[in-house]
Amino acid sequence: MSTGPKPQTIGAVERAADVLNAFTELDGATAGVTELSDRLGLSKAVVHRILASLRARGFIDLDEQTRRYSLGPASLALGLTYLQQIDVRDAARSVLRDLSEQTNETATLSIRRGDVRMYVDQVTPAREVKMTVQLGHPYPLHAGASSKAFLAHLSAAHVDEYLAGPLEALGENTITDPVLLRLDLGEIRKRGYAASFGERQEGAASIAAPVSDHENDTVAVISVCGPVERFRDEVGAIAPVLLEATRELSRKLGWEG
Amino acid sequence: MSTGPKPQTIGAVERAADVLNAFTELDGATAGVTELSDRLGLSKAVVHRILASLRARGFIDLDEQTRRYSLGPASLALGLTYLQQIDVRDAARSVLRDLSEQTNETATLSIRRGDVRMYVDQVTPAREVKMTVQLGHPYPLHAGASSKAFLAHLSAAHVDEYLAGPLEALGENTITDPVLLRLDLGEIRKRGYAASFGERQEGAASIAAPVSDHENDTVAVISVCGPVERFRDEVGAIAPVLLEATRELSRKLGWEG
DNA sequence: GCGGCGAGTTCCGCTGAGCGGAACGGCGTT
DNA sequence: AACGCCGTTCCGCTCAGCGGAACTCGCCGC
Repeated sequence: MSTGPKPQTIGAVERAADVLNAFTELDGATAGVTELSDRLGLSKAVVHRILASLRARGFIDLDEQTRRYSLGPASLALGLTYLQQIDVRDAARSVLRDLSEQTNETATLSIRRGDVRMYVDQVTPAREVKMTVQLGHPYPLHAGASSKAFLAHLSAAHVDEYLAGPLEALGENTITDPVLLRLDLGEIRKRGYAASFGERQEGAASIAAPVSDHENDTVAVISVCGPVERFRDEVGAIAPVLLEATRELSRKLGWEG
Repeated sequence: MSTGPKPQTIGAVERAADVLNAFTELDGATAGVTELSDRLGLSKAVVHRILASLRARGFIDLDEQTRRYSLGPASLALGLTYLQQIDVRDAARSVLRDLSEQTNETATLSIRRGDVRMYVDQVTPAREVKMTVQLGHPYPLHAGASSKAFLAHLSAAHVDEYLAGPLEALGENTITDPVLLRLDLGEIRKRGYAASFGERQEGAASIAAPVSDHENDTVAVISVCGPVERFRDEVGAIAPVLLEATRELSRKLGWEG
């Protein structure tokens, strides 16, 4: 992050960006003016004008029957343009599928940008009770196996800086004590993978391991996740399969061990 | 489109959206302040403030060494949130791969939103001279096989409305005469697929056919494309393979013929 | 049918947020 | 060293955008 003075910004533009970000955080695909107004603390008139402006440029669609708003095609264009800059998702697809088949659980792929990470792909097993994750939603780096797998492989300076900030609890089991977290990160590095039982999402368990590229950077994290009740018994069998999958994808990305 | 009076918008927000859209249209992954300023006809100070505002909310990244800007993770979150609303891409993946293997050419998947369509997936063959397309870039509905395949299957009223508007030429071979285009659309519907030789992109040729869902709506278009020189000789053999692929995906999406 | 309610939409007076021109600082080239 | 170009910052000026409130419409209960 920049240490200089903060550059001049435009409040109206920031508020519009807040509106767009709200759509990635909401549970439903559509939102109404009042809902966004309450959520963001803006007047209905402002929200309405922002939505109308973004709609004029393709970022927002309006269903004129229900009078509710959803993301528009320019949003997709933006995301796919961003994805063009990375090809990890394509390379990982077959690895994820094999991993899901071998474990009979959900396999996910995450990437990190700054101090957040997000799921960018998943393969779910052909069974009724299973986990599915929300693609694109940003998560902090301390909560959940995939997040901690990234955090454990950042530089010591970056870890220090991250742990000096607020550690938000996503659920009852999220580790928010920096001392405990450091111990966990040490275990993760020694063991090769991170584990989480309800830290990011109650009822959900997962193990996750990093994927490296030709520069030995951690460019992605692969996880296997499922409902807590049955996952505890499966971890021992899943871990070596996960580690082999991450090695396979790492080799694909030019990692040489 | 709404026929009522245009709602109040915010100019600053529209200008910010123009900046974001510019990143989906540029050839490179990064852009500088002056380049965007020239492109959009805004002062450098305005562009800088817009970029700073969008950066504050995660939509833009700044490389502090090169002092150039690129899309940030919130852009990806937006696109993937949008993608969550559709699952065509997942369903089509194996169909695209088989199609590319059988034809030894690039297979693409497009979706349409309003009067634009975009590539949302592609599978390229294992050969050196091949076509690749840019995911996420919006194209008008009259230029190129994938676009025309959508246009040919819109309602007559929608086609009338579209053809009454300006038909921008993307290249020398783009059809911009509404009368000629109507004839072509009729052929497309009769033949079952659209063909293009350099209409969207010079040197590129493709054929494309629609994919239908359980409501018989055209929800996607699949194309096979390659360099013009060799494609002319291959069209006859590729067409039935393409049509079978679209029928297969359509059945997957609940189409019953 | 009527009235109330809640949602999205529109209007308009007011003022400070945002604009643009220009200066500044840094870097690369000659 | 001078120059050009880029991104960044500053500041005077004014109108773009804000918020409060009225409006419209659809739904629901009586």
